[in-house]
Amino acid sequence: MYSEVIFDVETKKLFGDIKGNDPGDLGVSIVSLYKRKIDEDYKEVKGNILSFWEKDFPEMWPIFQGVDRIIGYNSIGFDTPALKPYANFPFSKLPHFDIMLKVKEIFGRRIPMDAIAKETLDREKKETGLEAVYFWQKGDKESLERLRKYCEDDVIITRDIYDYVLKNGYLLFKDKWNTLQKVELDFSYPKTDSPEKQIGLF
DNA sequence: GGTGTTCGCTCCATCGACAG
DNA sequence: CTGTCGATGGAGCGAACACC
Repeated sequence: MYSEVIFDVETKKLFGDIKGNDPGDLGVSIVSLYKRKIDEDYKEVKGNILSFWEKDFPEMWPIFQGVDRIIGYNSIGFDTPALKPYANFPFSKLPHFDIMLKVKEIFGRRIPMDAIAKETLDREKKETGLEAVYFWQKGDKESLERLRKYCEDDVIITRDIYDYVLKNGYLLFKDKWNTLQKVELDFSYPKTDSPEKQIGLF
């Protein structure tokens, strides 16, 4: 049995609004996460989605602690440093699992999540991350509701991409020349109880 | 052997792309 | 709009060949 959290962060500002490069200076408006348990065959036993506004972050941290994997898209490069100023413990030291980095390791380039969602899940994003910031800045009830929905949708898409790799062992996307690419990936957990641990293939 | 032209390789700089 | 990196293209230098 493994416990996992799939998460996504939306920020209050854009890089153009701040000086420097630290995502921690953008501020976080909302965090959505999908907490679940899966069995040894990676079948989901149970799972539920939760969203946390800034004031609720103190209740959120315990959910991240003690899980086997914290899954995100570009989460090591963006979401985790964005949340860092809010955490009073070493959040970045938890077992983060960044799907974008795994794709980059094999394919050699950074691929937008939308490109993968489109070809792999046949699913399209209707809003962009920029709109998430505008929703926050607008601040009325309806905009905030759309912000939460957007963030949760992003988490679900991330989860579905992750599950697709677990099940099928590859991802599809179109590169910038519009050529369909297939990248083979292995997201399975290391078999700690296996007598012959795989060291590497030559 | 000396000189001139062309081809190729390497390195550096600029560009683009990801996240919001 | 930014930092980080991979990709891409241009420039410069060196080697090789050919012709006088």
